[in-house]
Amino acid sequence: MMATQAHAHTEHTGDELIVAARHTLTDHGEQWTGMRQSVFEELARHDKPASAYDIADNLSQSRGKRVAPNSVYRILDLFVRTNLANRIESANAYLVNTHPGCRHDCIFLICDDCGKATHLDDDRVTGALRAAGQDAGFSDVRPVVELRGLCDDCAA
Amino acid sequence: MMATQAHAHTEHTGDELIVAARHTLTDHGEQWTGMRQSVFEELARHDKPASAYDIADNLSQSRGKRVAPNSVYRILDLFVRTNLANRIESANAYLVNTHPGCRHDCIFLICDDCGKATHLDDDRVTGALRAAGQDAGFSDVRPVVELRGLCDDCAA
DNA sequence: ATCCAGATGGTACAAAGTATCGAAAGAACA
DNA sequence: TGTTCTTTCGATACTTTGTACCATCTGGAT
Repeated sequence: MMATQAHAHTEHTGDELIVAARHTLTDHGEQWTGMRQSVFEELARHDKPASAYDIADNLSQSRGKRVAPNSVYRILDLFVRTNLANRIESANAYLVNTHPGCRHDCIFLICDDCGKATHLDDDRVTGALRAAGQDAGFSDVRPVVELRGLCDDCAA
Repeated sequence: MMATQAHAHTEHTGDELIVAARHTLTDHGEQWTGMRQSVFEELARHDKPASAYDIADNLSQSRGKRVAPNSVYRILDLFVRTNLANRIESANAYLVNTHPGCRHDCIFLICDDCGKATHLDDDRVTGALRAAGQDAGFSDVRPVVELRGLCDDCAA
């Protein structure tokens, strides 16, 4: 998908993505429940980071029954732990991971104007960051790398 | 200060830092008011990201009069715009910039355990990030780079 | 002194995130 | 197939974080 990508990924879409996600989750010994599938599908519908509250509202609509934010947070936290989704810190929101079977330090690009987000994997850069963190005496380094800017559609 | 730093900075501390901050702010055509100095001093007292509410509470104490969060946010936003402080997205909090005269894409290190934070400047890495963003069609790229982990004090 | 712009304060509100506990739904097994 | 046990989910309340709006104050220019 991205120019700087160092290796080929299995980028999933649609039903295939759901299947891959379910597989990844059950591999972690977790259950693939109806609620979790709903949250995942809702996440996957967006190409911009979705807040827990957006998801809760939309699910309340589509399920015809109120879905409380804490339920959504619980599931999102699980998804982040199991690599089905990523949290975008600079947006207080979440993005699906389209290749859930594959761990990466992702680099996210988020448009300040339209919010659209994409990601790229550049293990050279994130590796350098991890190394720099270790040099500074930090362990278990988890890089948070988000590039805010304007996407080409929104650039004046 | 940091090993990977590519050039020497004027890292300021104490009164010298206040002077440098005032200078930077007035250079931007902004006023250095009592309130702004208080917020800046409060920020500078911390070696971990301070939330706007922490600052508001502390200033309410030290000034003997309630300081409302919105006032603090206003000033923090100004500080971020003028490079006197940085927002740490992954902590919803702020850090002083100890070399306010000098623009950088900072890389922050924040300990997940004790919260202590430091920063380093590595223009090679952040430059690579900016370039990667441009390759992906983004303009006006502002990298947000935060390394979460455990500082050597807190490592088990 | 008067006027004006910028800065601050008061209040209310919106958005994001967490804690607790009881009810329901799945898995496990006789 | 019904019972038991664990996991998930729902209800509720609350804390933290961030904004909007408008009145008041302050400091400088005329």
